[in-house]
Amino acid sequence: MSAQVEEDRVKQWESEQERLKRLLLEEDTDDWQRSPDFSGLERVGGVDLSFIKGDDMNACAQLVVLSYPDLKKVLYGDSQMVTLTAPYVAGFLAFRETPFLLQALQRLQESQPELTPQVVFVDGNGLFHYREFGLACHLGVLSGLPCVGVAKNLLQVQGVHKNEEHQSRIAALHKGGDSFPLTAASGKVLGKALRSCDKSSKPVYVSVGHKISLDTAVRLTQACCLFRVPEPIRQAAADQDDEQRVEDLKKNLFVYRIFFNHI
DNA sequence: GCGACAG
DNA sequence: ATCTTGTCGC
Repeated sequence: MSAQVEEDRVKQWESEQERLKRLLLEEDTDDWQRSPDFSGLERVGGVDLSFIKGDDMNACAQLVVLSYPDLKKVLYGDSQMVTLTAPYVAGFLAFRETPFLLQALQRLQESQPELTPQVVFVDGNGLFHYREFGLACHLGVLSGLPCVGVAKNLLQVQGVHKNEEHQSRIAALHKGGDSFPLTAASGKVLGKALRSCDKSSKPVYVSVGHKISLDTAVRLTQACCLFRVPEPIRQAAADQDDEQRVEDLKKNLFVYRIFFNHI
């Protein structure tokens, strides 16, 4: 594909982001979001695409809805192999992934609308983005659902750098829930670096996707973290066979012990 | 040439 | 995104 065609496509993507950005809501829109303990919140969703080694075309799109606040019951799960058409271009991740995440949400709407999540965690940035319209915003606006963006790596945009200053602020995050703002050159706070649990010193980067405020997004993210990555995303990112794999390991250990006992 | 580049 | 092994700690 020619450089000119790719350039034109990026231009079109930029204007599409600009168009959708006008529909973005950066504030809390639901009652449960204002509650100190999120009372009224019962279903939290997570979406993710996972790939296998040498193949960047085929992926597994997953949507998981967990019970809140326990995060223990999988109320809904959807897993679908998909073939991606758009390439990965930094700043335009949404054009590669959103169609398949939306399809998963649509399948849920058609089959079990009562299980629709009240908020969706997205792996990737929301407002913390080159043009303040990352994947979590894109999916939020197109689905109409509140979304929270959670990135595992810092995107260096709008004057935010991972320099000495940044590293020292990370070192100052001592316990789960500690955070510091990611402030753009313009002065706008685009997101927050959050130590999501006590046991992980590496923060996650939280930003507004849609229909939620940054403070609520950060507070909710911490409430949904059993480990570094929010549980809904962690489970949407997990192989379907993971549980089976754990069972196999236990079985092998059992066989192993019997073997030695008999010798 | 070097560094950046969510997933 | 995914890769691969060990290694450290509870």
